[in-house]
Amino acid sequence: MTAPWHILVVEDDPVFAGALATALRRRGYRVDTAAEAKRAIALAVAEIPDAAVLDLKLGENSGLALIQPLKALNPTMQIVLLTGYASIATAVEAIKLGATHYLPKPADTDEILAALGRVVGDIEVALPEEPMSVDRLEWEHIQKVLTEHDGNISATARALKMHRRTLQRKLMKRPVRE
Amino acid sequence: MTAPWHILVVEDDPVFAGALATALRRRGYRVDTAAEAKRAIALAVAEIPDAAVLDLKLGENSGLALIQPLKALNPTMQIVLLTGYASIATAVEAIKLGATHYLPKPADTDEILAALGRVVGDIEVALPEEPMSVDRLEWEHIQKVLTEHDGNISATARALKMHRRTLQRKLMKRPVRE
DNA sequence: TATAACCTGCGACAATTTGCCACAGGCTCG
DNA sequence: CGAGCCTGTGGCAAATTGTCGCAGGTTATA
Repeated sequence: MTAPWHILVVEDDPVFAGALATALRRRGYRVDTAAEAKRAIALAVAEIPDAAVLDLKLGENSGLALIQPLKALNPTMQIVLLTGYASIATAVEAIKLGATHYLPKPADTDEILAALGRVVGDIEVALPEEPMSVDRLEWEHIQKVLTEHDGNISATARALKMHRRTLQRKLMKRPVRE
Repeated sequence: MTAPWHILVVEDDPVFAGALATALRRRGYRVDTAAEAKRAIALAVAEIPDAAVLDLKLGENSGLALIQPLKALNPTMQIVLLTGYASIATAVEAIKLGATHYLPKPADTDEILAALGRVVGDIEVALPEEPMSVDRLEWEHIQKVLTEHDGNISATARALKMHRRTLQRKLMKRPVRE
């Protein structure tokens, strides 16, 4: 790792994109963000990145479609797919298309970096990161789905295939400190 | 396919193995079955197969360990992993090791055959429009951490701040289907 | 404006799932 | 061999869930 890595983040949720970009910059990476495919390609052509973090669900289209164009620009580019709508089918497809790794959200910044760095086997990234506890993971996921449903508890419980009563009880409890 | 393909089925459930073998033979393939890794390799060396169907969970060891030896015998061998304990983490691993495809059980014979013949990008993968249920998310997370710890249950339980006994019980259960 | 269709909070109780302790056996390292 | 770790299991008490039911609030609409 001579110069600081240049990482391209393609993600259509501006809040998450911003948070991720900030977290990455704080760690010394140069980061560009794009909210959709066309702009992502334009940025990548302008300055070819060393790595990319792609959201699977970019509005209409799929982040999968970006893998090959990006790989064509730089065959050693490390690409991680990140998504709140993970599935085995898309994971298989992503890896076959050349992605380095595939992570279901929520994933924290260090996990993402570890995924990018793992195959390169570089010295930079500290692998031994503590994973989120299941409680914390559950809490984050519930919060995300809850906001997607505008705070509607019944709808959220249905989407999560969880009993409304149980969801209510979980929400009443502490936001899980660690 | 000109000559009838020779398919190796490695599966430790004799009932399922028998059913799959019969179904494949009925379709004109030549099939060998093995219940465990050692025998699978012996059969493969005796007559190098064109394709293999591996169970991910072969008693003690993992079907993942068979991928590379088989590929070494015949680099064009098509390998499909099949498992009742599917997770994104192991799917990613399998594909990286060279598997052609990865299917959660139950998968019917035609699906398996389709997977063996499949080429990258030849079918559209549907993007899931529902987020994962909390149970499913938990399963995926556990599997991810477990593979990061090379299958060490005690270490995984510690990392997850979860009781080892509890983790064991969760692992024995089936992953959540949706 | 009455009505149906949802949502929410909450009590109660049974069914499950955890947290914990303990023990036995397997494996590896020095 | 002994120390240290890992794993599978049994048994219980404690905690969490799954279910029902009910009262009261909102919202869309005929």
